[in-house]
Amino acid sequence: MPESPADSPSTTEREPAPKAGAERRRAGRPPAAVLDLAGITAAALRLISKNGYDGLTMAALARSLHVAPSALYNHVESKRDVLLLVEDHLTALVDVTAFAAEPWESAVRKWAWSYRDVFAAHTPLIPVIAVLPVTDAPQTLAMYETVSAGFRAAGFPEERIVSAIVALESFIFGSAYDVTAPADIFDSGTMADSTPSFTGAVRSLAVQGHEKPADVAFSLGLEALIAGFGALRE
Amino acid sequence: MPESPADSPSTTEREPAPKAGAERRRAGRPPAAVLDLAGITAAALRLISKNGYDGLTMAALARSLHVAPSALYNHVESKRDVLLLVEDHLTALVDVTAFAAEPWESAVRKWAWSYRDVFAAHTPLIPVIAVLPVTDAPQTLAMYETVSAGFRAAGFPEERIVSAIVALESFIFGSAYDVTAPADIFDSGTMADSTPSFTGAVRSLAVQGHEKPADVAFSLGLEALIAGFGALRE
DNA sequence: ACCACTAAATGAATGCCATTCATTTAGTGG
DNA sequence: CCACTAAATGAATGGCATTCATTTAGTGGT
Repeated sequence: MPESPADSPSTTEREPAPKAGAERRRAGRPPAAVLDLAGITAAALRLISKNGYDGLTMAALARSLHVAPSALYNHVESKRDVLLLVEDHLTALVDVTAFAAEPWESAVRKWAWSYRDVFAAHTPLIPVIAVLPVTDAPQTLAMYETVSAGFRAAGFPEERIVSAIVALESFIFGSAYDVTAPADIFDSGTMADSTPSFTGAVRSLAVQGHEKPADVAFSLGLEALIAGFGALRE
Repeated sequence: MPESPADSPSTTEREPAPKAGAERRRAGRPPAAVLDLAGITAAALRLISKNGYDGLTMAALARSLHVAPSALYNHVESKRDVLLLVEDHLTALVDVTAFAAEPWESAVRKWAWSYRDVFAAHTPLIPVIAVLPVTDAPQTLAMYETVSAGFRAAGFPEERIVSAIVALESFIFGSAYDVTAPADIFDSGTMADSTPSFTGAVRSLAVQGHEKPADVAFSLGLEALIAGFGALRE
């Protein structure tokens, strides 16, 4: 079908012109679907990285996808679903490769640091993840499979594998919050006189130096957990 | 201006009667203050324990205090302030008494379990606490003082005290979420075939028994941390 | 070739939320 | 006595997630 030679001007308004910015879509199902889960996920991540989690609203998400807010609900059931999409996407970024190639200690160390770093920038997801049935998050389940296989291969008794992973994860989630804490979080202000022990400890910490306090604490706790758990291997 | 001797019945509605429930307060400052911080805190806790954190809205809080929502803002600057009041109140419930009477290991153990138990029922506070400058929370600061004094007395090197406490706290906060997780959180559903290692580990955990999984994981991690940190003492 | 069905968009509500502001009344310090 | 401040009401405000009726387009069956 080559070309209709002479569309009367009055009927040519079908595509007023694919102008630069603002093409208005009229109501009704569009010829090709505008939205899909991957696109929604990507747009949510873009919004989060630009404006933080406060900026992630259904209205803003819709706007960034050039769509009415209600259109999103053809693809997700709720905002929580959007957070789940983001969560599962991020979990796939956690580095589990060391479990295939390195001794257990260093594999756990790499995994834990990577896990913490990924979610330190996404702490609002933590309350969602922490109570999330793994069924709902395939990438998350995949991560657990790799990690638990690593524990098993390292000689971990089977009945302790899940508990050890849960304990590590708890520590990791808690530590992710620390990363975002303000630098002066331990400034005791006018109460300093009545809290000599704590104030002294904070001061001596500050003296030490360049490493970020959150990193020092994370390293300290992680090494204790690795050492303690390593002793369980048979 | 004593009294207009004959109020026409239509104007006599000033005090319809101090009936049982619903006395309407007219606008303007009341003879005695209705609100104070302690009352707001207590009402917030009552609301939370009855309807959960979803039920804690400024409107509901005001209603439970027989006050207009805007009245709250004469005493707090924002809803976050209310959460801070609750947080500080709860922290005072954490048991730190063992630091005065018991060896370091068992004192830390008691403190950690108590801390976790208190906040397991209040996980929505965790994102608030985790980044909260201690200046804003006197009870919280008091807890830190007791704990750090206990560490110091046990021979902990001063520069490590804060890091060790932070690491323990991170683990405690993360573990508080676990307590609230649904029992079937690790059910891998239809993906079970593709995750043999993890599925097996979950099953063998279930076999074991009566203790709550969250408690087993918490105990495992806590003992590893205590053992690891205990070795730092001089 | 039609027709029922379903999918995917719009646009207009709904109800809830935290917060603000003008106003009213009551104590308080000079 | 008077100016000021504290503490309440009540009426907005703007933002939020979500729902629903409506419109349009593709699809599978006969």
